[in-house]
Amino acid sequence: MATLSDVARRAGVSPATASRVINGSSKPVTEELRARVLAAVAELQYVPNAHAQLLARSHRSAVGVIVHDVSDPYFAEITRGLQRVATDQGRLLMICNSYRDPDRELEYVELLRGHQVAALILAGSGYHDQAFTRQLNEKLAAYEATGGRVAVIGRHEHSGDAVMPDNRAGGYLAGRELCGLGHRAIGVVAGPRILTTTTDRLAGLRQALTEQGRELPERRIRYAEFDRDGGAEATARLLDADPELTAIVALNDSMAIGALATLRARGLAVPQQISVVGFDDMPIARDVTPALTTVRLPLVDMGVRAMSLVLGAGAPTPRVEVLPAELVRRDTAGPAPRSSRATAGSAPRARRGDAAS
Amino acid sequence: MATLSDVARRAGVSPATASRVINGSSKPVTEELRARVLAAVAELQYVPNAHAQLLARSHRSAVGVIVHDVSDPYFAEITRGLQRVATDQGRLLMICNSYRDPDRELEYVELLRGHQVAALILAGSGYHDQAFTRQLNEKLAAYEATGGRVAVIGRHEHSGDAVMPDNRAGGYLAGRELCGLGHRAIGVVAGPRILTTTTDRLAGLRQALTEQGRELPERRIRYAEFDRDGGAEATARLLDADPELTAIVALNDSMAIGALATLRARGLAVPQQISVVGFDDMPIARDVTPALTTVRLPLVDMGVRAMSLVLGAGAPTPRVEVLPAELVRRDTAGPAPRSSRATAGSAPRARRGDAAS
DNA sequence: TCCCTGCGGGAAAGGGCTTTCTCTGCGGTA
DNA sequence: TACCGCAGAGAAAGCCCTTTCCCGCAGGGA
Repeated sequence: MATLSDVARRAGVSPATASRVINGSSKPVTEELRARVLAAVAELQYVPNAHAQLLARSHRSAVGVIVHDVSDPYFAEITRGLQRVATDQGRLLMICNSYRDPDRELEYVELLRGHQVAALILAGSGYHDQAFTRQLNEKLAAYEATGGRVAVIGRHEHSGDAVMPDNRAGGYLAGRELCGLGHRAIGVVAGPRILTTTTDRLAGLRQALTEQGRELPERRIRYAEFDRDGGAEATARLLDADPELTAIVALNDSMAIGALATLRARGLAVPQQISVVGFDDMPIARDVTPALTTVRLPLVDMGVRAMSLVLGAGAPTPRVEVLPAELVRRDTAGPAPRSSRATAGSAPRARRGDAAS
Repeated sequence: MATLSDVARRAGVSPATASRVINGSSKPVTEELRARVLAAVAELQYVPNAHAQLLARSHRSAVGVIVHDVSDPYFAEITRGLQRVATDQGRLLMICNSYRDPDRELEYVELLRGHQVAALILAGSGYHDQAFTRQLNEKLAAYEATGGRVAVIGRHEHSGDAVMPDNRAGGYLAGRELCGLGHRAIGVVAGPRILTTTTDRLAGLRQALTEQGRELPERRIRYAEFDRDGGAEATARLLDADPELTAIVALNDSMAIGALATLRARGLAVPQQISVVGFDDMPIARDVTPALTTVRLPLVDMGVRAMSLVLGAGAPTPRVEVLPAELVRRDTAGPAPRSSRATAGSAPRARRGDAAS
C-alpha cells in the first residue's frame, strides 16, 4: 500500500504539505504543489490509512450502534432513523448485532470503545438480569467517564439518556381494543420473559384487562423466541391448551405473522373466529392477508431522537424521551364470535386506508 | 482514556510486558507480573485502542462488505452466510450500504481500503454502466495489487472471484411454469433496467416464452424501484395498459408483494383471475396470502461461498461459482383463466408444504 | 536601507500500540 | 572458578498520519 510519504516523495514535497493538500487543510498551499500532490495521489491510487488518521487526529467521529439484529425490520427502521441523522452530520456508523446475547452485547461495548467511537447507542430490549445489568452499567459508566456519550433505545436499565417507546401504553391499547370488541378469552404470544420489552407490553395489556374486570392468567401466555417461528409455535401451544380463545395478542409483528400462519394451518378464520393483534407495525404488517391490526411505534423517529440526543449538547441530568404508541386498526381484529368456535362471527369490518399506492 | 502505558505504570512494568500479557503473547511472563498487569487492566477499565493496534500490527483481519441494503431480506440472508464464515474464522465484518448508488459504492471501496480490510466482498446487482464499471474495476485492481482479496456476489462485471445466482435460469423457470399453466398474456414487474439482475432475469424469462412460441414485448414490462412500492406501482401501470393480463412475474419478492397489494386493491383474485410469480424466496414469501410462488435462490449459501473464497487460498485464475435457482410452487400461480377477466378460473391447487411449524 | 510582517513550506513531535533487539542475572557445565 | 546460555524484562524502533512550531524569503512601510 502506498503511504503518505510515498506520495510526498513522488510529488517532491514534504509529507506535511501532502497531508495538507489531501485533507484540504486551511493552511494555503501553492497551486503548483497542490497539483503535483494530487497527481501523485492519482498515480499511486493512494488512500490514507484510516487507522493512522484516527490515531493522529484526537478527533473522534464514528458512532457505535448495538442492536439485536439489523435485518429484523424493527431494528432496520430504527437504524434508518439513526443513519439519517448521522449522515447529516458526517458521522460514520459502526453497527453491531448482538443477536440478543447479553455477553456479546458486553463485548461489543468494549470493541466499540476500542474503536474510539464518539458515542454509543444501544437499541433493543433490556434484560431482567441483575448481574448483566450491573456489568453493562459499569462498562457504560467507564466509557462515559472518558467523555463518551451514551443513549439507549427501548431499555430502561441504564441511567443515561434514553428514548423509550411506550410499550406499556401500547399493550394497554391492544388490550382495550380487544375488550371493546367483546373478547374475554384472550391469549398472548410473548417474547422471552427475560426481555423488559416483553414484560412491559404484558403489563400494559394486563392493566387494560384488569380495568375491564377481566384477567390475564399465566396459562394464557406462551413465551417463545421473538420471531415468526416463535410466534407460530407459541400459538400452536396456546390453542392446544385453550381451544376457546377468541383473540390472540402477539407481542411483536413477526410473532403475529407466525400466529396467522398457525391459524391458517388450522383452518381458523381471522378475524371471524379468532382475532389477532400485533405490535410494532413493521412495514409488512399491511401486506399480509388479512392486514394486521397492530400497535404502531414510531421506529424511525426513535432512531432520529436517539442520535440527536447523543450528538447534541450533553445535559446535566439524563433525558428520557417517551414516544407514544398508537393503535392501527386493520383487518385481523373483529368482534368476538357470539358462541363457540363452530359458528363464524360477523363479517370483518371494512379495511381502512392502506390501499396499494 | 487509559492507555497501555498507564496500565504499565500502574502495574510497575514496562509497556512491552503489559502488551505481552494483554495479548497473550507467546513470550513468557512471570505469573506475578502477569497478575499485576491484569489487575491494573481491570482497575483502569483499560481497552486497547483498536486503531493503534491495527496500525502497529501489519496483520489485517477485518473484511469489508458492500451491499445495497442489509435490511433488505435478500441481503440480510446473504449477510447471514457471510457472517457465519467470518465469525468462525474470527474475522470482523464491516458492512456498508450503498443503497444502489454506484458513487457510494466507489466511495465505500476506498473507505474500506483505508480501513485496511483483508478482503472485500461486493454483493448485489451490477450496473449497465461502462464508466462506472471501469472505475470500479480500476479501484478493485489497485486494491488487489496490494494483496487485497476481492469477491463479488451476483455481478459479473468484475473479473475476479465471483458467486453467481443463476438469475437467467431462474427467469427461465418462472416463464416455463407460467407457460405450462397456459398463460399467454404475461406481464413483468421489473427492477431498474440499469441493473444486470433485472436484465438477466428478464433474459431467462424471455427465452422461456420464446421457446414456447410466445413473446415478451416491451409494452408488457414495467420498470420501477426494486421494492414493495415499486412493485405496487408498476403493477398498476401494467394493468392500466393491458387489462387482459393473466399473469405477472415480479423480478423480486418485494415487488411481488407490492403487486399482490395492488391486485387485492383492485379486487382481482389471485390466482383465479391472475397469477403472480416472485423471485428470491425471501422468508416472508410463505407468509403472505396466498403464499407466494417464487424462484428460490440459495442466499445464505451464496454468502458462505463468497466468504470462503475470499478467506481461503487464492487461485491463479478467477473462480466463478454458479448457484442454481429453483422454482418453489405455492399458491399464487394457477392455470390461466379460460375466458375473460369476468370469469374466475379453476380453483387454486392445493398448497404444498410450508404449513406452519 | 533596514526592519517587520506574513506567507508558504518543512522538520519534528506526538498518537498508542507491537515487536525486535538488547540487557541483566541466574543456573549449569567444563 | 570462569564461562556459556537462556529466561525474563525493558528500551526503542517503527506503523502512518496530523499538526504545531519554526524558518526563510519576499514585499511593504518608515
